[in-house]
Amino acid sequence: MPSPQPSPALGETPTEQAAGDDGAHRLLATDLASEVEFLTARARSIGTARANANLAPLDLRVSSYCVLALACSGTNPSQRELAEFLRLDPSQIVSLIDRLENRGAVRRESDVRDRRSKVVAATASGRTLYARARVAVREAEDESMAPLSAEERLQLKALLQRVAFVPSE
Amino acid sequence: MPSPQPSPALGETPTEQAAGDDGAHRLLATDLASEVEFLTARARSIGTARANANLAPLDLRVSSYCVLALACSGTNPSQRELAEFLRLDPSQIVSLIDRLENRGAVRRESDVRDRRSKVVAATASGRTLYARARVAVREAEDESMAPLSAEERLQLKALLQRVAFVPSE
DNA sequence: TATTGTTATACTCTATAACTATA
DNA sequence: TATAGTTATAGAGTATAACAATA
Repeated sequence: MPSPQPSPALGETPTEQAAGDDGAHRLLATDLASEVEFLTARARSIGTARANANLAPLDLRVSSYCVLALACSGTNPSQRELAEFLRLDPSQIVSLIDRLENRGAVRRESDVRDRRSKVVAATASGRTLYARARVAVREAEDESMAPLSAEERLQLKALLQRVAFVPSE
Repeated sequence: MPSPQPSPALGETPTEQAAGDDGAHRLLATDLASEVEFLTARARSIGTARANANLAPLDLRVSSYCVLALACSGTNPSQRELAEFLRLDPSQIVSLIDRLENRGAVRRESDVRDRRSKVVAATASGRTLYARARVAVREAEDESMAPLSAEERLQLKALLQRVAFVPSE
């Protein structure tokens, strides 16, 4: 990614109560509370925390789920492409795929046209796992997006898509 | 935060080219690319990476910037409130404030009404630092939000605010 | 010479539990 | 008994550089 420094951002520390209705609500009046940077960080923190919780029974997390989803997508992504798309370092992809491969969800196949590159493909059991994981993630999304109407959710998605994928940055 | 598990999510690995226009653009057609979970993760990854890069000359990162911003907000937040609002573990707040205090940007003042609690207040030099940091962050935001019109940015903010701060979750 | 995947390493972030001091 | 802050520690995430194989 764009920054040579490691990534701090906001964490995912759980609380018994909730993300919003705690004593810190006083801080909502702050300038920070209306900065997009902070809002996306907090939204993703809440969202991935919930998704991770839902994925835990499947022994998956958001990162491995993303890899699995792309392996199941039929696009035959290479590890390099996965790294770029998920904004992870190529070295992180290695261990992510190692673990998925060890449990038989995914296979590394060498690309016939470029033998340096390895294509990541899902196995049958990987596709089954993905089907269940997808339900778990969708449920998490439903909870996270609960404050928004169906139309607003689409609106949010559309706006985020334009920010997350800039045409020719 | 809501999840008892640590946080994976997406990273902030830099690339020379960009976040969007790389070879992995093929993956845009996948289901994953339209999941809100993934979109917020990628958007915040891009955003905080850029913000961190802009904050680097001030020896700040998004996390310390957020603490500083709240310390400058006039709301006199306690460390506990900071932790809840920023969704960080209370133990993370300690070292974050330690570093800001060591450079004279912030002070711990014990609350007169509850001597267990410590209020975090900005010093004069802390406010100067914040003023400069805010410019840096705003510039980063401008770049990250470049694909959106002014009206769309407000729209995005409003939607994110409702997701990031649920009334009584 | 440049690129893909890999390994090793170090650094940061994050979570847990235990401690103290107050309440 | 419960809570705010702190410490220590372990674990996950992240970045860097170096290497082998291939282009």
